[in-house]
Amino acid sequence: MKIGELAKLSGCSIQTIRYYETQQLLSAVERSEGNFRLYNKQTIKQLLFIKQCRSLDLSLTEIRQLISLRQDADNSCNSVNSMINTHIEQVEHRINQLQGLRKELKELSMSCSTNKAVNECGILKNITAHSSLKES
Amino acid sequence: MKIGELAKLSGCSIQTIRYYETQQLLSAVERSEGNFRLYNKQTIKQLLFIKQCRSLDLSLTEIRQLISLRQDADNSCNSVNSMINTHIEQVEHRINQLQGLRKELKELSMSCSTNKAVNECGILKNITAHSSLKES
DNA sequence: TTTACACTCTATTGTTACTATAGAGTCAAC
DNA sequence: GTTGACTCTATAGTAACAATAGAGTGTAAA
Repeated sequence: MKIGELAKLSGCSIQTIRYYETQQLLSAVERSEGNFRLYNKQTIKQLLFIKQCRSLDLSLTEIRQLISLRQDADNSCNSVNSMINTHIEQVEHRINQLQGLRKELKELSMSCSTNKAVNECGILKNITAHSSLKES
Repeated sequence: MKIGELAKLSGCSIQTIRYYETQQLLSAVERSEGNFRLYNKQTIKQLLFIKQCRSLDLSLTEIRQLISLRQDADNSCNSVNSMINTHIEQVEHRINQLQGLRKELKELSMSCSTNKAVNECGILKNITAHSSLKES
């Protein structure tokens, strides 16, 4: 199986597959006489694992760690657990940030619903007003 | 006022200020004989405006548009409005994504609370199980 | 046989919003 | 004259790819 077919079967682009190889998420594979990469079905599974991890927003570094952990069956899965839990915290932190952001943006939006000239624009006025020096 | 003082007063790093200049968010300023940038108080306000926009997660491109809109008082603020509303939609979309993500991650985390060997790890098993080909 | 076409290769550039250097120059005080 | 704090430009690095250039491979039809 050449890289094009692997791309179709896995749903990853050709460039992405080659990129994962440079990043050591996929091991370097056999080459044909003409220097084309030759894959077997096992690689599809590896790629789908990576894709699933990416859909969970895990970084390539984290995925590399997971792959390495998984390879040595003697490892305990505590490290897997703590990685996921740390990740959950990060996601929750970001959700909180964005919710605060949405609130501010909605307030801004409310401050200017009619078609004014920009020098009367409530949004711009509000941004400017909030961007003042904190005097301490 | 040289760039170091501006950095302190605005809370932006020196590199960031120079970067904003290259990105046309700040106009090029006077230089001293020795080629040092010389700023006035007005620049502090401009920087704080940019900072406030960044804290609302507006991109530098969007901020550049806002600045340009603001400069011509004849503009109506409809475009300001629609930019902010588009931005709100993006933020809400991202919040929804992350909430789905959190749910999946929590389910994963639940699947492996005890200290198992990795080849028994519920998390890894689950990731692998979900990364199967969709047969259609 | 040649030629067209689809595919693959490596290497490089671009994306965003900066941060962090390297190596050089400026300027005031001692 | 030299130390030290400051500034200058230019370049590289960050994350995870996408897009391209320019070259080579492999096969099938004209």
